[in-house]
Amino acid sequence: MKDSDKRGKIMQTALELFAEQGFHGVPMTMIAQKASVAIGTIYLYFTNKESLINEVFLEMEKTIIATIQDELPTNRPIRERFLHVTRVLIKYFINHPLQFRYMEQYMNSPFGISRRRDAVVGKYSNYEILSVIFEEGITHQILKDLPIGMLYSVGIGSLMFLIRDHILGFVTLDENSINQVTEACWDGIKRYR
Amino acid sequence: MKDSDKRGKIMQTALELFAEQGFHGVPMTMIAQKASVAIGTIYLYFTNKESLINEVFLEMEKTIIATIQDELPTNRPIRERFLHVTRVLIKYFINHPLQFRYMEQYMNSPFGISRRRDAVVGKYSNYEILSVIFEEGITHQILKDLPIGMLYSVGIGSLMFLIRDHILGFVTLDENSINQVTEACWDGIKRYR
Amino acid sequence: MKDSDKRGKIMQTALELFAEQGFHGVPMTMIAQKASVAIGTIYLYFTNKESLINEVFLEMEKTIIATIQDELPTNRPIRERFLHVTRVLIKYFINHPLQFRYMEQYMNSPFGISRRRDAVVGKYSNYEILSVIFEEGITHQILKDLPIGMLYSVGIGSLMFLIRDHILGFVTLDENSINQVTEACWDGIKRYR
Amino acid sequence: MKDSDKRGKIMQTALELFAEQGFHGVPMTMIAQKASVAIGTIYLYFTNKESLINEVFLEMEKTIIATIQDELPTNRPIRERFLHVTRVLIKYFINHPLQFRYMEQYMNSPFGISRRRDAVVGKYSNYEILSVIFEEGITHQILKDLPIGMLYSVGIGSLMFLIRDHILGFVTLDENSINQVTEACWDGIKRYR
DNA sequence: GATGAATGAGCCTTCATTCAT
DNA sequence: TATGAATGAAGGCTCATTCAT
Repeated sequence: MKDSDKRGKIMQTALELFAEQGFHGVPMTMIAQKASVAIGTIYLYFTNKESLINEVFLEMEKTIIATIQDELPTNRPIRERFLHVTRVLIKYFINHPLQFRYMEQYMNSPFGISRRRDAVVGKYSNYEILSVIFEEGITHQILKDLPIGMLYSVGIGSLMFLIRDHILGFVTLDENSINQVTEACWDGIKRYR
Repeated sequence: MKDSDKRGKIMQTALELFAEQGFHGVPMTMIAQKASVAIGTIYLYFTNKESLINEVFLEMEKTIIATIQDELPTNRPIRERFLHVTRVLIKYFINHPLQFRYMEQYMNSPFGISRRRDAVVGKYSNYEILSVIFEEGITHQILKDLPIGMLYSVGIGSLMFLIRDHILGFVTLDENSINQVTEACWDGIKRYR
Repeated sequence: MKDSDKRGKIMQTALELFAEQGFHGVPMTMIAQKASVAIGTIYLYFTNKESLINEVFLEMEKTIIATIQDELPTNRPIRERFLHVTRVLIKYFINHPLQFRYMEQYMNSPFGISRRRDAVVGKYSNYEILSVIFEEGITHQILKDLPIGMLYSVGIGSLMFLIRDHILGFVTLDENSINQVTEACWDGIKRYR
Repeated sequence: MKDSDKRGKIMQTALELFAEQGFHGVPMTMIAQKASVAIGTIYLYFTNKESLINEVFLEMEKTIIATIQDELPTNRPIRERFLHVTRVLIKYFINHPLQFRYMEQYMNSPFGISRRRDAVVGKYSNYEILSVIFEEGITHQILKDLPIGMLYSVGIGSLMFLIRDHILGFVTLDENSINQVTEACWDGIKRYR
């Protein structure tokens, strides 16, 4: 009597197609077809294309945040926590390249930008997890005394860049290089002794 | 040699509109209109929309590379050269936010990705300039012994991220913070003593 | 005999929605929703949308005819009977504006036109009631010797027009003006002495 | 070098199809096809379907008003003027039944209703021509002292009704019956001696 | 070179109707 | 009887591109 999970099937298919071919490159009918569903069925679960795009993102984000927070060594030193978060993030995206492509696209679209604005102001996303670490780090004079946004860029921006290169095949990340590069990021944000 | 400047007008207009509204958000007719040119005229200078997008990018890239190389303190220490390049880059994009938006979009599109592939293999772009610095830095044991691609991410990826945030208004970069953040990037890539 | 009243609820809801938003402006699902009934249930009682539209009309018509015939002063002079019928009609529609809007729409649609054809030939509707009055009036040389259809237009067409204006708020009809205007119609159809 | 008059062809075709099959019964593609024009061409001249509908109406209205005003015996008695206007109107619509069907539909649609509202308040349409006659008639105590809107209904509403019946084949109007019925309308609005 | 009217494939979305439960 | 998830044909509209002038 299961939901027959048509909704889930649609979201999964949308994720894949959008990630591979871009939001504009995928007609709704293509999603329907690949999900083995009538076009009308999609509109049964989602108001319109935009809403489908948003819902796929939201679900994805939820999963990622959960992944990061899982096993987060909450009361270990700043450094360890930072390395944990960044390494988990890298591994997650390496294992879910479609999700990474999707997020990048989403963040670069009007949807994503307004979403982002909320994230900065409000309490969403993995942004917040790092904010806590960064603030604590600044307070304890472990990290450089820079605005959070800048630490965020140095600590995370480079990794996003790197993950993209990995997925596109420009570099290859393994356990070892992940460790090295996250350490490098740490070097970037940590205060000079 | 004048091309009567219609070509240039079209490219400039395309750059602005695409940067602001995305490749898919701008019909060719809109470009024609804003450039005060007939739609047919665009197709006189550019094979199709894709080619227009590419040519705008190519020209932009040329300008940026020229800007970076200009005054590049070629025979100064690695550190100085790195800081010079990154600072020039940041300032350039802060002063040309439309170009930055354009590039980001381009890099995230099918066009950009194949383009990127060329950059890594071949000898294009600002990538090359940094490659030289990085290779030299590794050889002289000044930089971490990581694949170029990784140094590139740590050194440049974070800045790209940061510039976006600046343009979107999430952080504000001034002379001082630019210096701080480029130093932080340097800390990320430099070898431990 | 109760039909559990779902059928009635559907018809009532359909009348309201169609009158307000037009046949094309109301999806079947909207009717189902507002009638608190499953969409499938509608198709249990009505073959399809068209049939629903027709049945609503038929029931409405029945009520109107009954209203007119009720208290019809059958053996009073032609004039009195005419004034009675027209006044009852006006008042009825003023009190049931949705029914009026529905009828107008219906009459203007393919359904209504074929329906109308029957009315002329056959023995339906309020058309018949007036026909009797008109024929008698002609025979007794009280009314102008015009085809029934023309008397009908002069006697009733104007009122329909007027009721619409009243409902749309372009004129306002009260007891007094109703009397005046029905008298005017009488003047239009009555023979010169 | 003529306009090639694609625009005119589209309007003419739209008029015919809409009149025969209703606004909702005619897809834009059908108009394009019958007008031997690409679908895109319609959107070159008209913003959307609604605007096409409105423009067809506006042009039609202009023609009708011109027809009525043409040869209007401006300084003849009220009665003559009224008879002139009504007769011209009847004849016009009998000769242009599609235009009549179109107007009826239009007037019964949301477009028409708001349009109508303007007509009552403002200075549009044939409504105004009759208003002048009516007002003068009231002032000179030739017509019944009723609100203009009511005289309008009695004088014109009945005719509209009648024309419809004629077009649908329920009655047949010829020179003679047109005269009779317009006289009957005059009887309806004129004051008792 | 320059123009812009014309084209039509293709996209998003709606909604009457069905049918398994 | 009653339900409502599922269907997919069909409609309005966009926009890259062409070509006669």
